[in-house]
Amino acid sequence: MDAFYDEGTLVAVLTTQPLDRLLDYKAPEGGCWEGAFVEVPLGPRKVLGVVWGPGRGDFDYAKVRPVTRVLDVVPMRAELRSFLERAGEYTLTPLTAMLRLATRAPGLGEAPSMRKIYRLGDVERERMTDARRRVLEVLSEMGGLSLTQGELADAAGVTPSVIKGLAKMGAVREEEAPRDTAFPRLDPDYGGKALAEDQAAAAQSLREGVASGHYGTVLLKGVTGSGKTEVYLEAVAECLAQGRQALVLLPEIALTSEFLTRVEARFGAKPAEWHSGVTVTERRRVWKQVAQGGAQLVVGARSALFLPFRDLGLAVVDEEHDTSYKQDEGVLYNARDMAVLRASICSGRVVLASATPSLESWANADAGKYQRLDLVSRFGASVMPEMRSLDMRAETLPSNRWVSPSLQSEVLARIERDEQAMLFLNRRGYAPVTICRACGHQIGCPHCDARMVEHRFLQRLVCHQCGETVPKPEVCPSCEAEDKLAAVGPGVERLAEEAAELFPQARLAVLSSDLFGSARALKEEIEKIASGGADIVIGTQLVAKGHNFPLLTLVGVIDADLGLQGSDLRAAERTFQLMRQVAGRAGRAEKPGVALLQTYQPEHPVIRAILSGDEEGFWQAEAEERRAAGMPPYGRLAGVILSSTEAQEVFDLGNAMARQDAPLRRIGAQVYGPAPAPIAKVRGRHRVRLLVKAPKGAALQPALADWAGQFRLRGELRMAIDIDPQSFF
DNA sequence: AGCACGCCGACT
DNA sequence: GTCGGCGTGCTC
Repeated sequence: MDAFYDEGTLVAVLTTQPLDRLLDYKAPEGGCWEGAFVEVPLGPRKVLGVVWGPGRGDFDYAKVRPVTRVLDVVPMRAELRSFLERAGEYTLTPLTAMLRLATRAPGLGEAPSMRKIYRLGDVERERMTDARRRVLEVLSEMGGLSLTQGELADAAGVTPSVIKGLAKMGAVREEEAPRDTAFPRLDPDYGGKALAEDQAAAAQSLREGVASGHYGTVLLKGVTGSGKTEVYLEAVAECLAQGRQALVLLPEIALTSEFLTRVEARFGAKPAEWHSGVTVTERRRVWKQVAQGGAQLVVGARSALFLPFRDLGLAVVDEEHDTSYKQDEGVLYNARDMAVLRASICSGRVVLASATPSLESWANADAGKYQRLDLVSRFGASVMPEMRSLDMRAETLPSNRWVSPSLQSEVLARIERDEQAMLFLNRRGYAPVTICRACGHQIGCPHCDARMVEHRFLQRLVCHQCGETVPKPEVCPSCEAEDKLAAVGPGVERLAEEAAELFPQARLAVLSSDLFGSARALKEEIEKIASGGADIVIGTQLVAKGHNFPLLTLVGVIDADLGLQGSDLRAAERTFQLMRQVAGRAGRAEKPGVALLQTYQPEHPVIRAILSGDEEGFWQAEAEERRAAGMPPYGRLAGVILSSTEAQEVFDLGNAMARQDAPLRRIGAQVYGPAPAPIAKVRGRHRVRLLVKAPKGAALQPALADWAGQFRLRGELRMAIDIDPQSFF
C-alpha cells in the first residue's frame, strides 16, 4: 500500500532532470501520496517529478522547498516504479532517464483538455429549415453519442454556422467534454474464429496461463502461415475477459495498420495505438486512458512498455527475435527482456511469438524457464518454398558484381511470367569483406572469430571487435593464390545499380529503412509493391518482416555467407532467421516459391541446416558453440561506446579504460578493444567501442559501474554502456 | 538539462 | 580597463 505524506513532511522526489538522485521536498498543502505526479521548483524552473518515497533528510533543511502542486493524473503505481528501478539497474541507466521514458506524453501538467460537443436540446423547434432538420435527425439517430461541431456538420452535410444557429436557440445543447475519452470496449467474444487442432490446443494453454494470474513466459513458435496471431489473440481475449489490460508489441510501425484491422475483426473495435507516428493529442489520450483503465489493449512499439498500465495482465512480443526491439540510442534496452521483467513484477504473462526465435529464447525454453508451444503450418509442406544453394565458386562473376548468371536467368524467367523476384541483401552501408575468389576463404581476425574489414585509407585490414590491424596480404593465407583477394560487399543501393544494368526493362523497388522518411511512405511503397507496382524488389532485412507480397515467387539471397563467420557473434543466428523468413516470403499465395542462396560455402553447417530445414539441429549446434566460447546466453556481454568530436581523445580514453580494468578482472571479466565502433563516425563524432565479456553468473552491472566510475568525462567525451549488445557491424 | 559563476584572451 | 569565450558546479 502506498504511503501518504502529510503537509510539510519530507518526501523524496524523482524528477525528469538529469540529476542522478532523488531530491527532498516538503509535501504540499493537503499532503500527497507516494507515486503522485508533482510539479516541483528546481532553481528558477518548475519541473515534473514523481513522489518516490520518504525524504532522506540529507539536505540542508533550510533550503528544502515545498512541492508546488500535485498534478491531476493517476499516481504512478508501485509496480511501474519498481519496474523503472529494476530496468534502470539492469541497463545501468539513471533513474531520471527511466522516468523520462515513462512520461513521454506531453501536457501531463495541464488541466484535462476540453472540447465542445453537441447533443439534442430540449427546446421547441421553430423556423425549421432542411439543413436544421438534417442536423437534428443526425443527433437523434446518434442517441446518447456526442459529436464535435465538425463531425456533426459533416454527418448532416451542413456548414458549422447551421449548428451555431441551432445552439443559439437551444435546439441543440453545447457541452464541454474531456478530449481524452475512453477507447471503445473490446468484446472478447466478438469474432472468434474456429481454430485448427494445434492452434486450439496452444490457445487453450495460453488462456489457462493468463487465467492463472501468475507470471509466466511462453515461447510461441510457428512458421509463417501457422496462425500465430489468431492464437495469441485468444490469450488477449482471456486477458480482457479477466478485466486486465493487454499489450502487443510489434517490431515495425508499418505492420500496425494491418494488425489493427485484425484486432477489430476479432474484438469489434480498434485498440489504442502507441508509436512515434501517433499524434501528440492521441498519445496523451492513450497515456491517460491506459492509466485509468479506459484502454484495454495497446498495440505499439517498444516504448509502450513504459505506459502506466492500471493492471497489465499480458504482454505479447510479436517477432520476438527482431533486432529492432533493441533500442540503439538513448536508453539502451531490449524490449523483449524488459517485457519479461515487467510481467514478472505485475504478475502478468508474456507471449514471445516468432517463426524463428532468438537463440536466447530458444535456450530459455530449452532450460525450462519458458514454456514452449509449437504450431505447424496450415498449408503443409507443399507450399513451403523450395530452397537451393547456388555455389558461387562455380559461377563466373566479374568483380564488383553480385548477381550470379544462374540467379540472373531465374529472375528473368520471373519477369517474363509477370511474377515478382526479390534480391535480398542484409547490408545498407558499404561494409567490405576480404575474400579469396579462388577458394572462398574469408580473412578472419587472429584473436577473435570476427572477419577482418578492409580500410582503404589505412591500407590495412581491421578487426572491428578487438581493434587488431594487419597489412592487407598479397596472397590468400589459405590457398596461397595470388591476386584473388578481393574486397566484396555491396550495399542495397549498389545492388540496385547492378540490377538496373542486368534487367533494364524491369521496374525496381528498393526497400531499405534509411530510404524512407516516414512510416507512411514506407507503407505506401510496400502496398504499391504488393499490388504489382514492381518487378524486382531489392531489400534489406526490412523485407523479412511479415509483409505479404502475393506475386513474389523468387527470393535470391545475394550473400548467404554474410555473417556466417562474421564480425558478429549473432551472425549465424541472424542469417538463419532471415533466410527462413525471407524464404517464407516466396510463395505465400497460390504460386509456389523458390529461394536461392548464393554461397561460397554450400557445405557450411548453417547453410545445410537452412536448406534441410533442420532447425533444432541448427539451434543445438549454435548453442554448443556459444557455450564453448562463453558467449551469450551462456556468458554475458556489454559494450561501451565512447564518442567525441576529437578522434584522439576517444582512443586515449578507450586505451586508459582497457588498462584500468581491475574492477572487471575481479568478477572474471575481460575487456576487448578499443576498436572502431560499429558505426565509427556519427554526426561528426568519432566512436570507439570496448567489449566486456563476463561469466554468466557474474555481477556485471556493479563491476561496470565501478570501472566506468574511475574516469571523468570532460569536454565533448561521452560514454554509453550497452548491456547485451546486439549489433556488431 | 539549464543557468550562474569564474578565470583567461582580444577589443574600445 | 572591459566583453565574452565556455569549463565547472549547483539545483532539493
